[in-house]
Amino acid sequence: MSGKIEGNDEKLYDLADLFRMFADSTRVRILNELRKDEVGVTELANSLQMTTSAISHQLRILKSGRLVKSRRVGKGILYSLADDHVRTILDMGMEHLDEKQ
Amino acid sequence: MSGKIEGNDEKLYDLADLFRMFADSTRVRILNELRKDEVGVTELANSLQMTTSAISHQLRILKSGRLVKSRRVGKGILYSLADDHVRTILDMGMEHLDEKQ
DNA sequence: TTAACATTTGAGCATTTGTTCAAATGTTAA
DNA sequence: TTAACATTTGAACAAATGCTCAAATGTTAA
Repeated sequence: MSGKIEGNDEKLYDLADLFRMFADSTRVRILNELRKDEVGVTELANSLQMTTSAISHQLRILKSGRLVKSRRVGKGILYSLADDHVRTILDMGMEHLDEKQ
Repeated sequence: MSGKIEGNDEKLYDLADLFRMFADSTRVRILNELRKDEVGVTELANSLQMTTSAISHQLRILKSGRLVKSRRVGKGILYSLADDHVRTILDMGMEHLDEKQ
């Protein structure tokens, strides 16, 4: 069916790309905030004690990975989790950490 | 209970560290091979068409993250998944990829 | 239109990361 | 002990990454 040496690794590259989204503490902390609420950039920057620029750069990455979505409300832009998968993946990771002796 | 500004982000850093393990295609491909079988370094290198050195470096990282374990058998060293969590996390990621339109 | 607030953008920089290469270390069988 | 095989190690290098800073862009209200 698939090659003997190379294997059909196509999806594995996408998988690594997906996990790379969660592989930075700033992005994980942003996702963790969005888990509770729809939040704007300035508020995120305050919560995480970082510049809006740094937050915005990471939100752009998260959005490109379709992990968050956004909508404009007045002057600001509110970000939220794109879907429940994101929540589930975070939970899975947490469980793994908890279940280690 | 927890700080108002900083939040209790301790575990979130560990979470990012965990996901970072899965954030490289070589490591994901290695884990995918180990999912099927207990495998040696040379065989992994052949399967993935990479040098044993490159594989060994990545196995060291995976082992430091307690994602794989190893045992010596004769001249070689066989690697395998440390526990079922690893399998589950890979599956979760795959599901997420599949369930996208 | 202006001023104030909110977010984004892009260049620059330091840090981290993954691979290569050559050499070292382990293990077994002759 | 030697030769052959298997794996690891560490330095070096290029590529990727995340943050800062300054400037640009959007949006609203005066």
